Amino acid sequence: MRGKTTRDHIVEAADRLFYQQGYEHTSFADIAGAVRISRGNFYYHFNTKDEILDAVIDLRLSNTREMLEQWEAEGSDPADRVRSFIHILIMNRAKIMLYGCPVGTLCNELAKLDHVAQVKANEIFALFRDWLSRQFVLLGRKADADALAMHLLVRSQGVATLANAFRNEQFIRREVEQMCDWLGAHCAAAHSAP
Amino acid sequence: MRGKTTRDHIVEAADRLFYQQGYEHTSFADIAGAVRISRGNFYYHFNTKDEILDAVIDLRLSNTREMLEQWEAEGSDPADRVRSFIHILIMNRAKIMLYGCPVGTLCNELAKLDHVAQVKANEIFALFRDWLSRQFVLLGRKADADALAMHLLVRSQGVATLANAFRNEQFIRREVEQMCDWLGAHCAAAHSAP
DNA sequence: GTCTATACCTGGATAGAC
DNA sequence: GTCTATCCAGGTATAGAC
Repeated sequence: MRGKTTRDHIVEAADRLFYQQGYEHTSFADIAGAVRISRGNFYYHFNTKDEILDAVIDLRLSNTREMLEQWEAEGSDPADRVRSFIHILIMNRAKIMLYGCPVGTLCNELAKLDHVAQVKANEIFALFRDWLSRQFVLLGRKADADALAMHLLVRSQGVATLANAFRNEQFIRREVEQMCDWLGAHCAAAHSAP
Repeated sequence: MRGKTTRDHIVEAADRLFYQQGYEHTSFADIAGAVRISRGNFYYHFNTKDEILDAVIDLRLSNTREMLEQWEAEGSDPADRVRSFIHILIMNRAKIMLYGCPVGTLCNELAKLDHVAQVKANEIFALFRDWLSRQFVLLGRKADADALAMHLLVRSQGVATLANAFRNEQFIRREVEQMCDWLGAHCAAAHSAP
């Protein structure tokens, strides 16, 4: 646990702050304050703010890959795996109501800044998209697996945005339930095992 | 057309720039440059940046009300009106792919800034929500009209976010088609008139 | 109403001591 | 590796002339 380097602590604090406050709105002083180091020390670890962003996106990519692998390991039924995805909306509902989806809001912000890291940030979406698509192939929907994957992403992104605006937990639960119904209706093999 | 005051020009330019670049990332210099006035002159019309934001949100609220009234006037069939809403995704596809949804991205940003104008910005969402809800009541879905309205907002927001990330027009068209199918399936009276 | 000049602050980034 | 001190650009906001 304490094997973490200062660099790790910086990236983790930046990850959290970028999510809560946005990338541009987060200053070096904010991050330095969170990590309890001086601003000057910063530049020993990173040369520019963009480098920190890059490291944060790398961290998110790696955390996402890990999470997807875990869902794959936990559920042998692809429908259960997809349900794991759907349920992150409920798992993370408190943070989502406060800050929205970490992936969606970052991509939105970087698009407005016309930032080079845009492409890399979008890869996080691509990880979910490809993983979901593979599950739908396993569920026998090879022909439209990617469209189904995108459709689920649409709904989870939309729920995150509106949950952030309206701060309504019941709304999240209702939409999640409907997404599960949708899954059952679209994939014959998707009726859950006990 | 030229009856517009300098103030109007400022608000319109700010509206456009806040959408394209985000609120925080847009400086007074950017707006002044777009309107072709000096930065100093700015403070004759607005005392703070927050006041401009407030005026921009007022403009968007008023434009939204106008648009909804027009849809109401154009289509006597509530299902047609709802389809007008769904089709803004296609009408505005070019801008959406570049900058996302103006409402969703603004609310997202203001939530991260923990900005007071958050509440007011969310009212734009509420306008759409209430208007859609009324259409669903007219379509005979009084019991779950609000849930159906929120569901449509979810899908349009999700499409906007992912269209912005993946820049794929075909994806937008496919999702829009599915939203219209959904409308037809959920509302007996929703099969369009010629 | 519009301008120029400028004050003031924040934030990114650098230099160099320890 | 970490610190303090400092520079500099850019951003908000003000003062005052025209």
